[in-house]
Amino acid sequence: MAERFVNDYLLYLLARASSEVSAQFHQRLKTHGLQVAEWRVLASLSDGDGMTIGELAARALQRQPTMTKIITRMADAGLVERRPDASDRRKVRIFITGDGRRRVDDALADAKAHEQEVLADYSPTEAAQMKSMLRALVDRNGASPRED
Amino acid sequence: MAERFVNDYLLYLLARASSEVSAQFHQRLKTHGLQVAEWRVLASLSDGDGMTIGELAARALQRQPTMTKIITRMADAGLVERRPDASDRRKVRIFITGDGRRRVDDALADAKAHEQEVLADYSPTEAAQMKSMLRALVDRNGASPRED
DNA sequence: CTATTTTGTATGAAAAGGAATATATTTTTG
DNA sequence: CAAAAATATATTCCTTTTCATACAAAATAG
Repeated sequence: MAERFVNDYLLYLLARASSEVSAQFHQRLKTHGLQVAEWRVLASLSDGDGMTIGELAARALQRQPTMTKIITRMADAGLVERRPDASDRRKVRIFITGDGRRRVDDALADAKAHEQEVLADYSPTEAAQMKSMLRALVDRNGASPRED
Repeated sequence: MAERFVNDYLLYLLARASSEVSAQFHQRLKTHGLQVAEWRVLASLSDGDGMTIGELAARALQRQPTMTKIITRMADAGLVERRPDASDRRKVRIFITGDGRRRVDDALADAKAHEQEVLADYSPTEAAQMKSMLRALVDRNGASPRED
């Protein structure tokens, strides 16, 4: 097989690295009884409860209508709670329920452990370099409101 | 907003970097009249015509049934062609049509230009480092047959 | 060889995602 | 302030993906 273009193409390498590494963790998520979308929302909320739908969508790399639907499912499952914003009645703020919190805590610990495993192959310096490179890519390439 | 866990979490940084940078290019793809899935298949095939469905699925980071359907659509659109493998009649090999080739060539040029733009912020050394880091991640984290 | 297992692709029903747009509320403008 | 524009979320309709599984062909084991 040729592999001339694709295997040296930055966008492919990024997509593939993300995909491979994430796939490993998503296997583990099943153990915690969480779907990928649920995990992403709960992990985001664990950084700051009470985000709006729009903030969550941006954080979880989803479009707003998609997030509305994810939240509806998660609210039905009792993982999160919708609460109207007091000062702006257009906004809906999302909070983790006790049940959601219990479900995500183990997953968070597992996520940290998994990250350690992935980074175990690298020196702390290399790991820090890798992360700052990725952050630079993100910063330089726009806080695009999910054009894709 | 807290952003304590997520913004330092490797898997998130990878997903976000990939998502942001890809989103830029996917905007350009529209100009070429190609959907993202079509682009990925055609770009893969441009590296080696005649891959099987399974190889294409792995290459394009998709599941096999998804790829079967993508190929069906693309064959209907006249972009690719299914041909049975001579020596193994389970296999189906996929080839670009003249039409598909014409459609992907400009997109390939554009992809290379876009990559240059993204990498313009980096020295050649840094760019090479970034790519080899990503390749290392891919290599060490499994040729998992799309568990996810 | 034949039976069993494995591999490669396809299919069908259900779930999820996407684009466009509706609705409600707030902000801005003149 | 009233009208217009902007913002936040929800909804509708349609396409795509996923999961499970079927089906066919090849490889392997007795």
